[in-house]
Amino acid sequence: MDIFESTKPIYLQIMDLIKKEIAIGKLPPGSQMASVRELAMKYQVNPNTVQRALSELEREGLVRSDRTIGRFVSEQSDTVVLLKDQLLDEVIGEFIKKIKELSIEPDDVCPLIKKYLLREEKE
Amino acid sequence: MDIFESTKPIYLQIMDLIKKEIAIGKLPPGSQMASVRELAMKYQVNPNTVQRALSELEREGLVRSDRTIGRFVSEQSDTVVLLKDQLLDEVIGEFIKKIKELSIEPDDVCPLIKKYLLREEKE
DNA sequence: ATTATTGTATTAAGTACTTAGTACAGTAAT
DNA sequence: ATTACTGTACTAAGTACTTAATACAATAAT
Repeated sequence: MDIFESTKPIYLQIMDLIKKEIAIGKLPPGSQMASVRELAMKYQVNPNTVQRALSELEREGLVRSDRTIGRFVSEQSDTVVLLKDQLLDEVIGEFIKKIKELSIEPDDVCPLIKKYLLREEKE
Repeated sequence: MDIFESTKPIYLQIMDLIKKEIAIGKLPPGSQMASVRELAMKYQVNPNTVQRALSELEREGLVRSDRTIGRFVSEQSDTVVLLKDQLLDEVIGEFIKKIKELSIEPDDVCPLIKKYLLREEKE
């Protein structure tokens, strides 16, 4: 399914993917997730790697597991509700940080983005 | 000096740091760089790790080395001239990609950035 | 000549991540 | 009862990255 970047541990990349699906509502609160083995097939990785990603997400309170039934997105955790805002904040924060490192004023960045999007449209 | 993220190989992070310094003119074309051992001290890593980063940068044509004199930023390579634009393009491209993954319209992103910057000012 | 510094090369060890393979207890469906 | 599915646990092996510890030839300064 997905091809992962080699510079970042796969289990972290799987965590990111699942977080996004929860954040945008593709995996609604309380819904059942695919099993460890199904996800391993989907992502073309070892089940242990998926298990590692899901354990971490569980530790963060985003998912829970009924040992023999399956695994579910957390029902009403504040973490889930605020997840999209958190992720968006992280993305913008890292972006601004990188922009500053290129000695570009953050206030100048919107025109640059617009230029990028225009160029992207033409292709 | 710097603390590196544990999720990405240090030699790649060092490459990024040096690229930025070249891009913003802190390391001008033709200028001599700090030695492998000095950089290892500065970054608090093993000289081998610095050597690895510099070898890669050399492979990309950004730096060159006179074996017993030292290492220098490439003089007039087109790569150096275009570096800042390339890095900026990468940063914006990755940002837009992540924004889309959060199911946010790229056209809606500038107001979000402005909101972020206003919030940042107050702290 | 001696000394210090340069980039580079090598070997050995340790750590983190990933995979492969196997196993077990509990649940659901038949 | 049997079968198939859950999450979980464990060991062994391979790979990539990092560190440590040397070593060498060539240059510059003394």
